[in-house]
This record gives sequence, C-alpha cells and structure tokens, in this order.
Amino acid sequence: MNKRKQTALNAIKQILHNAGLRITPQRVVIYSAVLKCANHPCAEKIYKAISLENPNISFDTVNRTLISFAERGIFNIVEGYHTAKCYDHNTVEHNHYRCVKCGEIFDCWFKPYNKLATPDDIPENFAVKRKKVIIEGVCGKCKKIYS
Amino acid sequence: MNKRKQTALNAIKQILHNAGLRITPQRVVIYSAVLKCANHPCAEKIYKAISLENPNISFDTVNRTLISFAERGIFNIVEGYHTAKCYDHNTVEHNHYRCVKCGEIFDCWFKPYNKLATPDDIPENFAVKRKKVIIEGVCGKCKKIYS
DNA sequence: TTGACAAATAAGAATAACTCTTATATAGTA
DNA sequence: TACTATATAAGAGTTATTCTTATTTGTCAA
Repeated sequence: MNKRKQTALNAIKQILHNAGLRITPQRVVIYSAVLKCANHPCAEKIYKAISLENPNISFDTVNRTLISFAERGIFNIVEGYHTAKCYDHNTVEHNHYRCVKCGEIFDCWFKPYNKLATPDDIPENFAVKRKKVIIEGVCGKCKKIYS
Repeated sequence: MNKRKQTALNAIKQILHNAGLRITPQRVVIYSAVLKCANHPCAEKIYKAISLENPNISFDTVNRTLISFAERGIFNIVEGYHTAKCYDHNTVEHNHYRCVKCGEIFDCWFKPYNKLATPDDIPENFAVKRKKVIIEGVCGKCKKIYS
C-alpha cells in the first residue's frame, strides 16, 4: 500500500472512530466506495460496485452500514422520491437539482439558498432544523428522449 | 342526494373530464376521499377510508387512480422520504414542513418561498420547472416523546 | 340506443427495497 | 489474551408498490 492510500485509510478510520463506530474492513470498503462514486449512489449501486472485489460482503451489511453512516452524519440521505435511498458523501451545505423524468440528482451550490428566511407560519412547537431547496426539472438526457 | 352533493359531484366529473380521464364511480369515491382527508394521505390510508363503504374497490385501483391523478396534475405527490407516496389535493403553490422523526407533513404558506431566485449553476440543458422548499425539523408530538 | 372498443377494474402473482432473525465472528478493551 | 458488546452473513419476512390476465364498463359514432 502506498503512502497516499495509507493516509486515506487513516482518515477513514478516524472518521469511523469519531462517529463511535467500530472499524471493520467492510465499513472501510463501503465508505471508500461511496467517496469514489461520482453521483448519489443507493445501497444497491454500492453493493454492485464492491461485490466483485469483495464477494463476501452481503447486501444487508452495505444497507445497514450506509444507514448507520447517515444516522451519524457521515453521509446525508438525499431528499428522496419514493425510489431507493441515495447517499451524499458531501456534508457541506448544498441543495439539489432533480430530474422528474429519470430521478437523477445534481448538486446545487447556489449560496443564497443556504440563508433562506425562516417562515412565519411554523406549526405549534415545531423545531426547525434545516431548510432544503429542491429544483425540479428535466435533465438534458431526458429532454432528448422525450422531445 | 341533496343539491350541495350534486354540485360537488358535477365538479368532480368536470375535473376528471378536463384531465381526459373517464368518469368511473371508483374515481369519484377516491377523489372525494382525498379531499375529505385533512392531511397528506397515502394510498393505504385512502383505501382504508373508503373500503368500509366500498368493499369492492381494490387497493390496486386506489393506488393506480392516485398515480394517474398525480400524473395529470389533479393532485401532487409530496416530496417523499422513502415511505409510501403521500398525496396533496391542494395544487396551489406552497411548501412543506416535515418532521424528521415521524415523517408528518405540514403545509407552509410562506410567500417568499414562492419566488426564490433561480440558481446560477444550472446543469447543462437542465430545464427548471419548479423549486420546492422543505423545512425539516421535529414536530411538537415527537419533541415530547424524545425529550 | 346500441354496439364497438379502448380504457378501467379486480384479483392475485411478482417485484423492489428494505428490514428482521438467528447464528457466527470479531473489534476493542479489561 | 479473554471477554463481551458490536457487527456480519444468510436467508426469511415485510412493505409498498407494480404487473398480468381476465373481465367489465365508459364513451363515442352510427
């Protein structure tokens, strides 16, 4: 293992440790796979991505691991649309574009969306934690198909 | 049937007709049930609400009907969170509060959210249709339970 | 007003995405 | 190193659809 990989491995271990999670080979593999994945993968996608090199990691472990990562804030779950849960390894505040045809998610880094006003009709005793913006539309790929 | 009910029935028939859908007794029942329901019901909830008086309407019909209503803009599907699809009969532009503990949805009628700026990093060829705000937090009920 | 026929429905099977159960294994610490 | 709470694998179970097939029914055109 070269130096860069060693450093990355230590970083992962640190993150798991800080989250109060035991460091298992499965978790290291799953964490790395999500980081490596360009977009917002679901459990199935990660499972497929790792299973060739790690045929002994079960789907259940992938799913459970991703959920526990999300619960501890290591990843976020993308605001969903009744499809499989998708994970976002970038926990810096940002929003999402979403294609209503294919469900593809794109990041939106438009700053003003991070400082939206707080609404004036908050339900009784509702404690606001965060505000998210979803920009719905049709992506370039789907526009071609449907027009 | 009294006059008010007659008028309501005609209104439903008009809506279905305008949407290019055939007027069936099942659709009238399902449409009315969603209107009568206070919050944002899922197919299961509507099925349960109507099945006592209409034991011969199948769950599949309820589900299929709600989806076809949503496809034609009669209802909206609430931006979901990996639970059953929830429907919103109010198609006037508004946003939603969402309890991250129990998933309950509340309407947000804060006007400024209806005129958000268009972001400056729209992906190549992405056609923006609408922008939604989701205000995440913990509802009063759940705050009591978890504290 | 009555056929014709595309659309809609009921019932049950099939599927997708988890979620649980149980037995086994293993990190982390005492 | 031994112990024990955690974590894992494998497979069964659950939830929320979604599909298939046979049957029925709105709607329109004659």
